[in-house]
Formats: sequence, C-alpha cells, structure tokens
Amino acid sequence: MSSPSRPPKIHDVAKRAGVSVATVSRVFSNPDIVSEKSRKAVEKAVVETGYTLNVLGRNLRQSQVGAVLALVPNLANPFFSEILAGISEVLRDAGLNLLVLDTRQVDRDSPTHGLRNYLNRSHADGIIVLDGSLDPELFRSPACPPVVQACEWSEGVPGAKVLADNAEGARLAVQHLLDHGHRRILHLAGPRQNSLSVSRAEGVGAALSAKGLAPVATIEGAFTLRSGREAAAEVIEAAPTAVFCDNDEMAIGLMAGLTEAGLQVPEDISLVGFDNIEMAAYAPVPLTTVRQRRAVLGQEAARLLLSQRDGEQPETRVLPVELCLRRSVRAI
Amino acid sequence: MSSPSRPPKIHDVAKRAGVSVATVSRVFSNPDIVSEKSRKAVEKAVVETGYTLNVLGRNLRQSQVGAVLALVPNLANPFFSEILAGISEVLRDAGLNLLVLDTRQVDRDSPTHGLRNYLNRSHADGIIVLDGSLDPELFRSPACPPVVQACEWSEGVPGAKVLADNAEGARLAVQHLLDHGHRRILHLAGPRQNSLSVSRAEGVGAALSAKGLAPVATIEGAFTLRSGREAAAEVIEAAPTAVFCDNDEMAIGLMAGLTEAGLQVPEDISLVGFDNIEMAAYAPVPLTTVRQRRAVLGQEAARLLLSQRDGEQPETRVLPVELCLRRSVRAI
DNA sequence: TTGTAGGCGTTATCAA
DNA sequence: TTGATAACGCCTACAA
Repeated sequence: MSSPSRPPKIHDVAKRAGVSVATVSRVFSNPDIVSEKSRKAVEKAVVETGYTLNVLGRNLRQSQVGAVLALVPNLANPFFSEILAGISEVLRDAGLNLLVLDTRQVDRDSPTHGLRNYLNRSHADGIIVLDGSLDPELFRSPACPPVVQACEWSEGVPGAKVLADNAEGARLAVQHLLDHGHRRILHLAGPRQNSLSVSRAEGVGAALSAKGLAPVATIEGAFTLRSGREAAAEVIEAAPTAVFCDNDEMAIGLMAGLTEAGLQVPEDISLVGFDNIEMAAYAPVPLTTVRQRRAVLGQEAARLLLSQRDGEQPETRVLPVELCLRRSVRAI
Repeated sequence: MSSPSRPPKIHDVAKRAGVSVATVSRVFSNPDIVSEKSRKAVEKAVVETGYTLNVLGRNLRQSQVGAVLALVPNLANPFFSEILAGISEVLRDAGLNLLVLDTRQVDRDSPTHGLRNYLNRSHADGIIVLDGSLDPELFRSPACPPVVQACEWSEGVPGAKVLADNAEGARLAVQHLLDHGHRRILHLAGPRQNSLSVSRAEGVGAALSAKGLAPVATIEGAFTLRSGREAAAEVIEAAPTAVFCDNDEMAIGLMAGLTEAGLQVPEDISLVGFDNIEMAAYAPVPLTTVRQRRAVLGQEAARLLLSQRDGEQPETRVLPVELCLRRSVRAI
C-alpha cells in the first residue's frame, strides 16, 4: 500500500511473498494449481505492494490484444449504439474489450494511416464490421484477425455474418399494406448500393409481384430524418396510398414532411417503417414498423466472432424480424 | 509478399534489407534520420516480406497502450453516441484508439473483475468518464491514468471537466416560459442525485425565484421516453401551464402522455426540453429546447485529456448552450 | 507444487 | 548515420 515512485512488478510481489515470479503469475492466471499457503502469501503481498498486473506484458507474451474492434459507419448514429451495447456485453463476459472506429473518420486507403493498419492481429483479436461499404480486400490479408460482418455486409469478406431477415421484414411490411387494400405502394429506400436497401427491395418486390404489382416509385433516401422529410414532395407527386420506408427515421421524417404539406397519416397516406427504434412509438402518429432486435444482433456477432476464434467454421445467421402494429396504416 | 506461416518480424526485414533492426525501427518511427538509401532498402524489404509493425511489442517497450477508455453509463443510449463520435475524432488525429466500456455492464466493485481493473495505466493511456455515479476513489489510485470527466461528473474525481452550462440552459428555458406569461411551471427532472439534474434544478430555481416563484412541483424521471410518458398523470394533477423537462426524451414522452390524456401541446400545456436531439424537430409538436453541442463536448474532453497527458494543468471548461425555439411553447 | 530461465517484438541507449 | 544490445513485464516449458 506504500506509494513507490515506480509501479511494482511481478518480481517485487514475488520477493515480498517469498515465492518465485512463476508462482505469482499462476495466482493470477490459474489460482487452483497453487497451494493455499503460497496463494495467501501472494495475495497479501499484492495488497501490500499495490501490485496490478501489467496487461501489456501479458499481451505481448501471449500475442493477444485483449480487444475486439468494431468498425462503425457513423458512430454518432444511434442506430448502431444498441448493436454496440450487445457486442460489448458478450465481449465483456469473455474478458475482451471493445474498440470502436468510425470508418468515416479514417482514411480509407492511406497506406500509412489508413484503415489497413488497424486490420492487424497486433491491433485487435477480432473485427466486427458494421459497414458494408468497405473494400473486401482489406480483410483478406493474412495479417487480418477473424472477421464477422453484422447488419450490413459486402460480398467477398471472409468470415461469419449476422443479418436481420431484411427481405422477409420488407415482405411482411408490404404484405401488411396489401392486406389493408393498398395497391399504390411507394418504396422510400436507403442508398442504392447499400446491402440493406438491396435486400429490402427484394422483399418489396416479392410481395408486390405476387399480386402482379410493382412500386409506384422507388425513392432513394439516406436513412436520415432529413432525407425522409425531403422526400415528401416527390412522394406526394407519385400519389401512393401507402409508403414503405427502409427505416424508421426516414418514415418519421416523411411523416413530418407530409404533415407540413397538409396530408394526414394514415388518412391520406399509410406509412410503415423498419427497425422499431424506440422513438417509433412516440412519433406524431405511432409508427407501424418491422422490429429487428439490434442488441441481439450485436450479441450474436460477438458470439460468432468468439467461436470463429476458437476454430469453428464461420456461419451466416439470419435473425427473425416481426411486424409491430401501431397506427400509421389504415385500411382502404 | 510471400505467405510465411509465421508473420515476419522486424528482424526478418532487417536481414532482407541488409541493415540492422534499429534502422528498420527508425524507418517506422522517425524516417528522417535515416539515409535515403537505407530507407529505400527497408521499404522494399517491408513490401517483399509483408511486414507490419507489431503494436504489442512497441506498446510494451514504450509503456503505453495507444488507447483511451470511455466510461459510458449506457452504451445503448443514443445521447452518448454523439459524444463518443467527438471523442473518437480527436483521439484519432492524435493516433489513439477509443475503448468503450458500459459501466452498467461491469461489476462496480468486484476486486478481481470490477471496474478497478480497467483503471490502470496498462489498460488505457487515459480515461474519459461520462458517468457521474462512479466512486471517485476508483480514480485516485496512483495506477490510474489521467482522467477527464465530461457531461456528468462527481466531486472528488481528479482531473479536468467539460460540462455544458446546465444551470444557464435551464435558466434560459424557464425564463423563456416566464417571458411568455407562464407562472405555474413544473420541473420534470432527472434522477435526484444526478449531477445534471442538480445543476438544472439550480437554473430553474434561479429563474423562478427572481420572480418570487417556485416550481408547482418537481417530478423525478429517468431521462427516458417512457418515464416522460409515465409522468403525464402526475403532471396533469399538478395543473401547470408549462413544464421544463431535463431532457428531450422525457419531453417527447410527456408529450405523448399528455396527448393520450386529451391535452394539447402547447394549447393546454407548454413544453421545453433540453439537449436538442435530432428528433426534437420531428416530435408531434416540434420541441422548443436547449441545445448543447454533444460532439463538441466530446472533442473538448479528448483535447483536455491530451493536454493533461502532456503535463498541463487540469481545467474545467463550461460550454455555452442556447435556446432553440420551435412550437411547443405558447404565450398565455 | 514450485523455481529457473528464455523469449514474446520492439525501441532506446550508447558507441562506433 | 548506423549497429549491437539491453531492457519493457510477463508467461510457460522444463526441471526439480
């Protein structure tokens, strides 16, 4: 408990406890194999010296970082925070830390400071990619630790994937609209090349084409409140009776835009979203939407990463989604 | 570029380039002091071997982790994600990584697995605390790296602080209500012991007492949408003409609760929030609120941490706030 | 059950 | 400008 100028090392503890450094080390990593007597002595010495394990030394020796890196397209976007919370939870139980990197904030391809330098076994023991717009080549280097893609994805990245059942969710949503008599259905989609947009467009197409229909229009948004609001004019022009939005934020933004233009939801236009963010229930008109469990998605991603690290085969897991009925859809 | 079973080390590069390991090291850390000839040779060898610097070795040698730890009360809460984005940005420019830890997810005081084990120079080069409910003693250990508190805080924690001007924000909000003729003002506050709640209550008190008034009631919420909605009954009972809410989520929740009870905002009750989350502008009634710049707060926190690391004195920085006028307040 | 000793990969010191 | 070498702090055969 004294306050030495230099932090105590394992050696100091050993000397004080009258045992070898190996014994001290064992008390930390595998207490059961050391005699009660030695263990007590070590524990006492640890308290007396104020020793704390130096993780840097251990990590170097064991060639492990003790942390997993999450690659997030936009750290400020609340959509990802719940996923991160799920990831964090599982990692913690496994004794691993969570590093996060905002892929917008990092040079994508600078050879010296770019993303590439993070994809290295000495930087992280594993990587969870939440950004589907990265160059798959980055992850194919032999120096790259195990990778799991979650939520968004891109082809060519090795490793496991966890996805919500995006196509099925979109299909459910549109089917719901069809069941309520809607025929003029508009799709307010995410960015064209985004993997989520692609899957959800599939689901939309599947539901509609079963009835011999197609969207009256597909508008490309940016998954943001603002882009939803800005789409209002174009939506009104296309005169749908219902709109399926690729996420809740665009739906709520569109709701605001429609209201400003004097249209009522759901009387004039029905709306369905995707995600079931908490705010969906508090929107001006509580939003009917597709729930995907973001925390579970994060947990699954972390679990898959751990099992991959333990040598198991990468697999793709598709998480079920379900429709959340509220008040933004009416029958016609 | 060959694919050796074991990753190349600095030694391999040195041999291949016909120089010493020291020279290779210098090419990475301080290229200018090595001759062009040697540098070229090393760079060539690096490419040929596919060498990447092993950060673990460097970190041990330099007794640094290359990362800063952010302690967040609830990683799933979108409020913090923007702060984290600000932190991340500044850290990145300084070549540091961001580790995040959800303080809810970690045993607060388990001696072997608890929070204490993270507050260690071998775990992180610095710590940014966004949780005001932690035991200050944790941060007083000599093994603890530099600390900065941001947003929430508690007394007794050493190091710098960055805060929004909470009292002034609350004062502005209540003054705004007073200016619109309101006299029966209710305060929907955060948890009683929370530092934000305390400061904001001060501001509320200051504005009201200047007019010889006091809140018609103070209700304790939990900063959540749900707690706002649940407060509706109690609010209605107290019959205020206006409510100041300690954050936007509670305000929007309350708005929903009031609407369900058949009251109109702002006709029957005016509402002011705090934070200016993006959703505030898209609430059923666009919410008048106090803006605090969360990204800036995060940036400042990171900057203060860096300057503290460089030996400068810890300081407290109070960031200005401003009123954001929308439609949830009307004159009476 | 315990101790000894070598090595994890890098950087910094010092001398050349 | 360069090279040899000793740390950095810990873990883990291997031997006792």
